[in-house]
Order: sequence, then C-alpha cells, then structure tokens
Amino acid sequence: MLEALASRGLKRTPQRLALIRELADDPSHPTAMELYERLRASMPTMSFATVYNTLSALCEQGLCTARALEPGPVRFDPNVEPHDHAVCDACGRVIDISQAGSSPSRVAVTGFAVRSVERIYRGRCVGCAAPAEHAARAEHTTGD
Amino acid sequence: MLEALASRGLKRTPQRLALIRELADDPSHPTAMELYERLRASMPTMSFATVYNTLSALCEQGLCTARALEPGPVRFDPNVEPHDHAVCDACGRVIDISQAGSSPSRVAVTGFAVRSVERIYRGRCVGCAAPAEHAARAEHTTGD
DNA sequence: TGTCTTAGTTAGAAGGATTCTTATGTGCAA
DNA sequence: TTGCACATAAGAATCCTTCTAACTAAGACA
Repeated sequence: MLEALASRGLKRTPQRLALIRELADDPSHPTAMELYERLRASMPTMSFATVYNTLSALCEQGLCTARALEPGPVRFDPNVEPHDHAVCDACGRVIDISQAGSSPSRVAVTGFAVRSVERIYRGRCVGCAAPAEHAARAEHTTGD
Repeated sequence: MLEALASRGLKRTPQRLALIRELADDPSHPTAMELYERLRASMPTMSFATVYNTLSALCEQGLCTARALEPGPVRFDPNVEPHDHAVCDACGRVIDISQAGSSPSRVAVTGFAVRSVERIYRGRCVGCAAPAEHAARAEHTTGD
C-alpha cells in the first residue's frame, strides 16, 4: 500500500504513512472518527480534515474503499478485492468474508448491467451469538 | 400497511397516512428529504421531524426498513420481505430484486450466526447502460 | 545543500442529515 | 364530550462530512 502511494503521484507525508499503517492493519472497518482518535495519540497536531482528505485520496486511487453497510458514519475498508461482509446485529462489528466458493456467475437482473455483486450477511458474531444463542436458535435458519 | 398501523397501536394521523401512502407507492427507495418535499406539496404544515418520527416508528414496527446502500442519506424501503438490491453507479437508482432463484442456503461464515443474506448488485441500470454500453461492455463480466 | 513549486496540512467554518426538546394539537377510548 | 396519551410543529442541537484559506513541507532541480 505504501509503495502504491508513490507510483500514483501521492506524496509520502507522515500523516498519510500513519493513516495507511493504521488502516492496513485493521480488519474492523473503522470510521474516519475512529481512525482520527487513534492517530491523534501519536500525532496530536493531526487535523480531522486530513483524515478525510487522505481517505478520499486513497479511495480515489483504489487503495481502499468507503462502505455504508448500515445507517451511520461511513466505514473504510483496506481490502479492495471483491468480498462480502458479515454485520453483527448486536455489536455492529463488520467481518470480511471471502467471495470464493459461492458464485452466481449470472444474475437475473433484467436490463441491469452488473459490474460487481456483494453479499451482506446479517446476524450475530461469535462474541454476541454465544450469550444469545438459545434465543437466536429459533430464527437461526439463514433466511433464504 | 395501513391496517398494520392500528394493529400495532399506532394512531392513524393524516401525516402518517400520507407518508405511508407516499412510501408504499414508491419502489425508488426515497430518502427522508425526498418524502418530505413530496408531502409538503399536499401538507404544507408538515414538519420534517414528523417525517423522521413516522419513518422511525414504521421501521421499529417492521413496516419498512432503513437502508444504507451507499454513503449519503439513508433510504427507506417499504418492502420488508428479504430481497436484494441493484444500485446504479451512474444515477444512484436503487432497484429491488427478488431473492427467489438463487439461494445459498448455508453460508461459510465461520462462527457467525446468519439471520439473513442480502446481495447488492452494482453496475448500470437500463437507462444509464444504453448510452455507455460500448464503454461498459469491456468490464461487463459480472465480477464473480 | 538550497530554493522553488506544488501538494498537503491545519483549523475552523459551513453544510447536509438526523435527532432532540418542548409547547401545542389531536386521535381515541370511556 | 372529556381527558389522556401520543403525535406534531418548529427549531435547536448534534453528528458526519466537505470546503476554504493560510501556512507548511515534500520532492524536483540546479
């Protein structure tokens, strides 16, 4: 990700390097505010606008993606490969799911020129499923 | 939808009836602002907060759902059956897609208790695909 | 290494979306 | 019809995101 910066004509500033390091290490799909809070620990002078500027620049260059999986602030995802997401109803956690395995290669969307397909699984993550397991079991059947 | 109001203990006020009529007739997944603008034509005194209050009440009662398919304002969907969506990259239009037909009844999400699965198709709708058809043809392969 | 140019950063304001507050109004049951 | 609880209106507050302008620093080049 770092070497991609230079090859795209983006300057390697300390702020960008810190943000990229923070984002690349993080599979939790943080919001801009979460990234800002964490970065401020090591860079107290960093501006919130810089976080947005940098994230927009990265997204524009295809180095990360902005995702709105549920109402609320946008989440940023360093994984730019096509993949699915599992969203926990209870804690809001977002988990990446590889798209390998299930592949409806043609979809029945009349007249719609499909570029990509993404699945969103909703339910409960490991941590939240355990306490509510008996309650969830009743409606555990995957929906379709 | 109207009769569902009473059975759930919600009062049938003119504002709610108007909003429900507007929403139920509309497959375009309008935003709260769009609904407000349309309703104001017939109910000039209607407050924007009422639109939000009513939509929240309806969502809470399971009579509609709030969807964040892309960054920006939340869109409201009168279709509460499990279904997929096609989002146009060009005009932002959101189209409902029936889930009948493709059904990965079990998904390989380790440790995640799946309640529902939703697919989001991205690409170009009929109106937008035509003008850009030759350009789109190159990357028309559906992704997975 | 020093200077220049351009892009990036900062701080804060602005704007859009959503929620909250409070006084007032209204549907509905008795 | 009356009374009560819920709904509405209006606007403020809050949250998220983008924009602006002045300053700063990265990278290119001599």
